[in-house]
Amino acid sequence: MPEDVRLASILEAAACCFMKNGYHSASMQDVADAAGLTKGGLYHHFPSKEAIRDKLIEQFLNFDRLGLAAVLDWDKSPDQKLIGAGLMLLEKLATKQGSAPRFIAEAIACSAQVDTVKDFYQKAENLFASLFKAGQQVGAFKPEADPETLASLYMAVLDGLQIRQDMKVSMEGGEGDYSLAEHCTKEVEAFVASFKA
Amino acid sequence: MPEDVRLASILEAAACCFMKNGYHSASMQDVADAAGLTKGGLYHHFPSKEAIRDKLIEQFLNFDRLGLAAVLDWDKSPDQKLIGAGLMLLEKLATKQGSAPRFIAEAIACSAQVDTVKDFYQKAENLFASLFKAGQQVGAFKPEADPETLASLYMAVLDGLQIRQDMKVSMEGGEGDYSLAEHCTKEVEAFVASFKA
DNA sequence: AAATTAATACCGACTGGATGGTATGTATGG
DNA sequence: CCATACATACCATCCAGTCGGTATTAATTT
Repeated sequence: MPEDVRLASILEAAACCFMKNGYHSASMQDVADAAGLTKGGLYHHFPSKEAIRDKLIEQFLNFDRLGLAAVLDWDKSPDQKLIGAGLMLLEKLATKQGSAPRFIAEAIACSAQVDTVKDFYQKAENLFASLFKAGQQVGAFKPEADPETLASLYMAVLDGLQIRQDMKVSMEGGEGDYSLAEHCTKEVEAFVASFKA
Repeated sequence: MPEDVRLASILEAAACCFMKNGYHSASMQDVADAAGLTKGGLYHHFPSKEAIRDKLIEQFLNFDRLGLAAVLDWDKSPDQKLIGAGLMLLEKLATKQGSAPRFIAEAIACSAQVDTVKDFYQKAENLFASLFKAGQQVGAFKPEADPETLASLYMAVLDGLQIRQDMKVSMEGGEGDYSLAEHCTKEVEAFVASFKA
């Protein structure tokens, strides 16, 4: 198997393990099993468990990979951009195994990749703030609310929706495949719609 | 030290340890140290680590203790009740050590106290839905939005705000005491205000 | 009231198993 | 032939939980 494919498959396996019950409760053996290697083989590709986690975060919170960089160029109204970007984030940051915010929160509690995380949230909030502002300028949104506050709130909404879906799945026991975005469309649309003028 | 005081101090210490870096990364030794006992002494009061966690969740997600049962009797308008109840939850469910949603999410991923958690969220959502509906009926809120969706959304907002504050504190390194409710007042108020007619 | 027993609360040493990580061997493809 | 990509076996450490013992307090007996 080519190196890059191996790396990708290990990262995917690790993501699956870490997201399931948390970073600390997943062992390197678990990751190795999931990736179809032995533990020794795993250590040929990554020097430590932390290294895998860090790489995973870096890959997860990539503004471009998530498609957020392109949102401003979409041929849509600001409110549609907001909804679309939000749903896109939900689609890509939450899986059947668990949600990114939970994993990120656990990870940065032991000080990994703090700058990556900060950077990502900063960029995302800036994007949302600019969209809210644009919406206000064309008169589609109420002018009285502060765009920065709305952006911060929207990020909280997205994180919250992921976490809550996460918990629901944990409790129900995974009922196969599902799409978080599909599940939360109503909520996201209601949120954005509430600011319309 | 009397039994009940001991129990409370152990639970407080455990909460502190579990919330800091997660349930799985906190050892019984950590908890014992924080509580001022040895590990052996700790096991005199609780049969297992899981038992401590379960008790903690039960205590955390107590609808009455959180003051939510009384919200309906407050002498305020529905939107003020919503804001007040939300801030109250933030005040009591997030500490300098970490946030409840993260702890809960991690805990139920290994199937503890599922019913307690389900029950709590169900009750809270019902409360919020009834407040949104009441607000609509007196004409204070826009009539077109679905109260259940708004309630679900509001819960997501509150969870999201806690998690995000949690992450911020992890990243900044705790800058002493602070109040989550104070920090998030703007966001909560903006959220509720957005539904006003 | 003194002596004895019983129970509680706790300590500290220990165990068995798991875990992150390493060292060494081996096969395979270029 | 040799570097890469694994596997196997192993190590040191940590951790949840156990156990025997002790100090202290309460209850019971004498």
